[in-house]
Amino acid sequence: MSRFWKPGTERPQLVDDEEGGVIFVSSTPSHSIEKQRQRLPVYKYRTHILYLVENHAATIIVGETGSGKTTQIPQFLNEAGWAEGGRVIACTQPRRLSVQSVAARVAEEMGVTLGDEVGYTIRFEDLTKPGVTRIKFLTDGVLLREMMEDPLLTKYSVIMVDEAHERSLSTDILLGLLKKIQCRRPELRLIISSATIEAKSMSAFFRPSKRREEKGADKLGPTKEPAILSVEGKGFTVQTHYLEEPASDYLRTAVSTILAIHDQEPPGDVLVFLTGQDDIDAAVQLLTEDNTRRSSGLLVLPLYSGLSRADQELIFSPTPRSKRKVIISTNIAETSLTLEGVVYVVDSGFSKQRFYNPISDIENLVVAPISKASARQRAGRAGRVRPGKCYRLYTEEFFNKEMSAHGIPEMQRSNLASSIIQLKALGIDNILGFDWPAPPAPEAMVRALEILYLLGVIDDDAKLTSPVGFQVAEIPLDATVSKMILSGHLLGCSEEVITVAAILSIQSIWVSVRGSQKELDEAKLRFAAAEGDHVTYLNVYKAYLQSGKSPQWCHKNFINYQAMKKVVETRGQLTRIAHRLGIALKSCEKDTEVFRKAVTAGFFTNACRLEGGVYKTVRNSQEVHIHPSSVLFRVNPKWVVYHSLVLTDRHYMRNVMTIEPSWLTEAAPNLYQQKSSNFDAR
DNA sequence: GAGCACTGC
Repeated sequence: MSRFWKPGTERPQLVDDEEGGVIFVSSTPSHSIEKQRQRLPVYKYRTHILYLVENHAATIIVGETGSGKTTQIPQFLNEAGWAEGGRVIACTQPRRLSVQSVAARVAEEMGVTLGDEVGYTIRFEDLTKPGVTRIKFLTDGVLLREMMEDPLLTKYSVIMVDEAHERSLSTDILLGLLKKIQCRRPELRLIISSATIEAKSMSAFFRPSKRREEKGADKLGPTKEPAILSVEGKGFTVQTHYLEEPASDYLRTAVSTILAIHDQEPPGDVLVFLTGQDDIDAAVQLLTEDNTRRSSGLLVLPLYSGLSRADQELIFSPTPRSKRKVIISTNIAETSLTLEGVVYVVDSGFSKQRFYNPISDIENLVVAPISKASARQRAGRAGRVRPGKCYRLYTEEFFNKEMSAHGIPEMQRSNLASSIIQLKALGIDNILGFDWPAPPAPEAMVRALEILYLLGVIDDDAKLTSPVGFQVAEIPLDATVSKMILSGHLLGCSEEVITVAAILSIQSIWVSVRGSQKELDEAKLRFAAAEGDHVTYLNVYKAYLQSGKSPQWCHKNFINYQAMKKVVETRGQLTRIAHRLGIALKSCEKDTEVFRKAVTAGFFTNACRLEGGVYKTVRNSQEVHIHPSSVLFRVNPKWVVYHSLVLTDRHYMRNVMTIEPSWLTEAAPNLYQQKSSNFDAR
């Protein structure tokens, strides 16, 4: 393995003595970078980490922000020889942006060109050189995809799963699979980087069962017992303040807290966590309308994903002298964005969270208390530049009693269809017996299997069907959308379904402008089709191409240019995947009926009928409404299918299309022809 | 009459 010591022979101290000569074997970086590296808290654990990785199959590293674990540990491993002999050190991240920035940073520290010894892979972008790349950063989703080609991930010697405490869908699947791989590849080392609160459960997960431990008590390999190592962070202390009494109106409390900070505290920016766009806009308005002396000198900026790129970038502009920046944000600032200069955090204690109800098969978004882990994460945002303060708009009792230690893993609040397909494509058919880091509810598994069966993705034995099931597994989209693409191919409109699949995979192609709602609606009418939103999207895409993909044209028509660029990119990827599956692009031209039949073949479970002025889902008579953003809003055709349902105060169908009821029986005869009989064949 | 956040060869 390593060139420096073997388990049981040399002690870590000896390695310590040797390491001076091996740092940066591949380059001669500047002195200052090396000095900076040495100042990171993780640096003094270098020997210890290398020793643990050498001797343990899995090492859990608890590292707080600023410990340097993400950038340094892969370098330590590289210096210690884990990338010798063409092997690669992998480090996964939940987000593309972190993959790119961390890879760039590490390449800089090593003094190499990004894409050579240090590379990265994210969707649409592979900056690695086989045989040259030693350290590879990638999203956990990409690593999962790589497993479809190489189930044992043989080219990697060490896989570091970073930010595992976030418990994203793909992180959890990855952890389950990595544990399985280690049974076949005892030489593979895992490093799981996690926040304190999750370390114990991670360790328990990677601890082998008693039976297996006795059987596999091989003296040669590393011990199966996971190691845990804590590395302190570099953040400054944050003083926490709680309310003495619960707030009756948290929005007004937030506003008065901001004004009090501005009034009484030394300079420093303020970051405020609220739940959503509505509350944020309201708070911004309250502050900007407050024309008293108290609010003068405040620069109030909203931050949420629905904002245009330009508006989001305002956040990063330097604060003018004599001004205090107040950023009022959703959860986006909790993990995805780092804001420098923040000294004060105001935390509402709530966020919007997605939950999935497997009984109704509906995902909804509800305002719920955040976890203690999230509250700490939010508070930590105040201590990045100097000691800060966090004002929690709830009582200490609420923190102790109402907030759970950590959030519910995404796996336990999601529709499982995509995860199940991924596992089945890797040959794991016993879904109920899979070693999940957080087992989903049996109802959710059963519901997902039922939907996959109806789509024809799995058969009576719950195995992937051929070719449909295997093809669906190849396409990085929801099974419903993938099925739509395959049906589109059979019906002669692959071009159209791929375009619409790309558009549906992004949040919205329209610019979000609250003030000029009327103009947006008028712009929409220029493309609106009587058949509904899907056909409208085809019109928009065609017109966008005719404009020569012009940003000015987008601006004039209230279309989000950045979104359209993503659509073109996604469409390109889907076209390449389709090509590999033997699907050539073919257009149905003006025949929207075959296109709508193809959509129906993927979305028949989302069929609705107008009954006495309201829509009811065909499957379970759930009352639903057409979302006001749909071109079919107030048009109310008799039969529709929808792409997704959002639950706020009502169930709203987003992206709605008219259908003929006979198409449903064509698409899913076993579901719709004998509705009265028992279709739940699973 | 209305939109938490991520992600995918």
